[in-house]
Amino acid sequence: MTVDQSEPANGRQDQAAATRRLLLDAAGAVFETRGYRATTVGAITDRAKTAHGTFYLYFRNKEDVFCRVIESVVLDEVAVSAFVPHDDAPRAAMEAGIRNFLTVFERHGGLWRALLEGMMQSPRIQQLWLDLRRDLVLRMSGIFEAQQRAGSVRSFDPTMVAHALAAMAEWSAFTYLVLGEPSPEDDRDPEALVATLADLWFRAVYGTVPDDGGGRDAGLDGATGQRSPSA
Amino acid sequence: MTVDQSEPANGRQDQAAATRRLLLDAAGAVFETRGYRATTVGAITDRAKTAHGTFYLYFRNKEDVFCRVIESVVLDEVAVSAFVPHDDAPRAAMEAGIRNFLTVFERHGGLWRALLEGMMQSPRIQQLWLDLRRDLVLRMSGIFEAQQRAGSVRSFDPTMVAHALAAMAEWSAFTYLVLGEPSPEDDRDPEALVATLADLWFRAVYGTVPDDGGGRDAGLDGATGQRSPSA
Amino acid sequence: MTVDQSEPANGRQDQAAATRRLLLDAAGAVFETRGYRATTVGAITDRAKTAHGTFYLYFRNKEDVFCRVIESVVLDEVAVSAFVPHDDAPRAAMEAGIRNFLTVFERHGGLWRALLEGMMQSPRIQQLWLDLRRDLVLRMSGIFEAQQRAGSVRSFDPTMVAHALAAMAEWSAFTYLVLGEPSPEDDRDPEALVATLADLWFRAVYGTVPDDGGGRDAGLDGATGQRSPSA
Amino acid sequence: MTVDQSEPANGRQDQAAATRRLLLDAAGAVFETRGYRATTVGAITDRAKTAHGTFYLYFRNKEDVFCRVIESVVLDEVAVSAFVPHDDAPRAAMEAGIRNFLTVFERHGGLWRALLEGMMQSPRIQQLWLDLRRDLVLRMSGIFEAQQRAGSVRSFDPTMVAHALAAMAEWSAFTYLVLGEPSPEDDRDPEALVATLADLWFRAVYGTVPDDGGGRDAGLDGATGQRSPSA
DNA sequence: TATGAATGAGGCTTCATTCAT
DNA sequence: GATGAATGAAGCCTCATTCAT
Repeated sequence: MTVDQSEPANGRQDQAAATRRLLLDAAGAVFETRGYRATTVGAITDRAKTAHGTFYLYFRNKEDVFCRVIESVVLDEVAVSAFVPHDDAPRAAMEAGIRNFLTVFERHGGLWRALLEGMMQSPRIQQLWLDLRRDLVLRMSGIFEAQQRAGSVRSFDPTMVAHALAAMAEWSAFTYLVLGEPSPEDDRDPEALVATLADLWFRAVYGTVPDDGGGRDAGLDGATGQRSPSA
Repeated sequence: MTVDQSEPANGRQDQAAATRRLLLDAAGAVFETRGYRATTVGAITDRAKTAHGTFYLYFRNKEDVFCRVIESVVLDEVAVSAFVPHDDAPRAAMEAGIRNFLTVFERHGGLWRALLEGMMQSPRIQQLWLDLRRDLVLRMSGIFEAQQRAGSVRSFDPTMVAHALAAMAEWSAFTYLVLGEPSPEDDRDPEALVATLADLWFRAVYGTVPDDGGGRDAGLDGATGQRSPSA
Repeated sequence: MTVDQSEPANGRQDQAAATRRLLLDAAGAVFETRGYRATTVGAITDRAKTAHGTFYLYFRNKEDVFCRVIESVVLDEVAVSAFVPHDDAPRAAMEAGIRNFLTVFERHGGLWRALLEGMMQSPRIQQLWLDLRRDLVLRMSGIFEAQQRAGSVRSFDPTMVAHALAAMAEWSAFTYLVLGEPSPEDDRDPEALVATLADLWFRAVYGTVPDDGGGRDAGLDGATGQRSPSA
Repeated sequence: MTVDQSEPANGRQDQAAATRRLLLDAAGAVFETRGYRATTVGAITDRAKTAHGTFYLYFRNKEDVFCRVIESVVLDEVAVSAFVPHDDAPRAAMEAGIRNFLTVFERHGGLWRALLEGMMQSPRIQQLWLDLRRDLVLRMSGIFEAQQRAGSVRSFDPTMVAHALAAMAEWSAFTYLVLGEPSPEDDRDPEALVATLADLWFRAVYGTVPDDGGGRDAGLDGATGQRSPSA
């Protein structure tokens, strides 16, 4: 954020960058507690202790700051969490990745909530979110494809499965950590969620299924992709 | 006073019910296309071709109609889809259930979108949604528990797994069918999603996993949550 | 109220009179608790358990019922309190009159409050109040004039004094009994007000004043009004 | 940030104060002619020739401006009238005080009317009025007490008498000057009211009463306090 | 750069009143 | 007589955005 202003930063520019940062942080805090729609430009400038008009020097409007806030958070967090090394213990790697993901989620609960809200109101925010999400899904499906080529996992549609598993992580994290479902507040344990998700992910990718009553097991793998009409 | 009421009443009551329905339908349509926040009472009454004030004869405010719209949709749909018989082919039952769920989702895409948005803005709507969702999760975890008692499935925390699997279905349906991820619009096939979800659900419940690099398979069940002491 | 319908009252008319009475009583109760402006026709019909439209069968609008309510109360109360016999003990008579007045005030505190409010909003209500008040003042000034002719009281402008004494009674009763000034709620005693008012009235009419520093005592009577120059 | 503030400020502050004053004056004028309830924020901004929203920059709502208008009037007037010196001619002092009071009343007739109306609709306005009034009453009763200690006036309950005399002045002024009772418009003379009120006040405080037909004269003084039940 | 006063569109809600049954 | 659904005018308040200093 606010990098690349590589000129021999004179006072003016520093000042500007500082003000911008001030507003960005204030906006983050306000969005976190009030959500998207209930946040007003006035609340942001109040918190930043700048004049109302100053806001429009740095951002086009609320939608704009919001995108910047999200981008900033994502960059910061990704810088920290990166992607876990997945040496030769896939299960442990999965668990670590999920744990990272949930930690970030917990840290910014109100912000994700605001993101969910904002994407329903602004195409640009929706796009931003879709782009972020696609990153995640592509990374996952890339890994699956590589493993399939290496023969280390069963056959399935890597994109759809990545999509579904990502959805499971996102949404169960959101409902569990932000909305507090399904168990009551005090009896909640993020680690239990990590374990459950890791287990399900692992089963999805590496598991085998018994020949079952549906008698469809044979067709299962093929069934996961719409491109195998025989399914 | 207030006697003799018995004959003239009925035309009136019908009329009132019809007006209410008119507004409800109009509201449904407007929410569907505009989302929650962008919907105004004026837009609803315009569409219903009633006076603005008429709205307040039947609903307290926007939040109120919205809840009624959702309830009405859920009732209608549940009446239709009920719950699928799960005779002796669990896999087929799962698939049918998921297909039903997705069909409803597709039919009311904009409404779910509005629901997502509304729950971020109104505690009452959030509660409504949580209640609806809890129903689903409880039904699932109830089935799991029954099967575990019958010994037909492996040991796991039924609540957490139900929570996670429901999240997977909801959110991948939402992103896929409403937001159009991950594949481009025209190359999208709900059946592929049904198949993938059914597969992953089935694996989650009935699947076995190979002894893997993580070496944690033995501890898996216990790891899924402190709330399944038997595990 | 609702008298003089001397026809052999058939069911219809009784019915109508009863409904009217119902609405009138309901209106009285609602005005009493909510004041003038905050009272709505809907609240009145709710309380009377009649249809909203029925109201307009008997009254033109809110202003109209309000006037009827006030008239009805005044008639009832006057019927009860009449005017006290003022035989040969003027001081006792005054006290009794004042006590009656305050009693009525206390009984209908909210209604007087509403009357005050209503007269600021509706010329017709203002007129009603002025008419009621003029009655009182005229009665008082009539008595004063008679006494002056009989030589039993000092000389003063009977109209102005009656006006001022009436104002004192009205307004100190209102502030004391309805608004609760000047003493705190629990330490309030209507009898103390009665005594004070009676004392001041008596002094106003019968009292003599010492020759004072202002040296204006001799001119006092003349000073009280240009209309009684000889007085 | 927010440094350097010191020079550009002043023109702005002046401007703001001017706008506020503009609105305050406009509000005063509108309340004066329309009363409390019939005044709308729109009417005020129309008169002030500002945008509707500008109003809310300076006042919270109608109730708020109204209180400011009243406070402003009271401050202005009090600055002018102060309290009359009451050297050694108590009667003249009383008259001067009353004359001042009535003059203010006349100048702002519509505003007092609005105040009366507003206090029935808003607890805050009622409180404002009670506070203003209590000031007056306390000042009066303070004077009475001092005089009683000095032995220059008879014995009576200073609070109750001050309360009653204030009520007489307020309410007869209101009915006479604002509502135009009891005499017709053209035949009205504030000086007559001043003289009558001064006379009655003087008699109330300094007057003696003859032993009268009620035979209660002996108990009179004690009678003015509610704590002497024998009265 | 920064300020903050001013703007005005836009949404919400209430209620008196009418009128067909 | 009684009903109660429908109407729509009227007021309130918020806030994003502009602009002169």
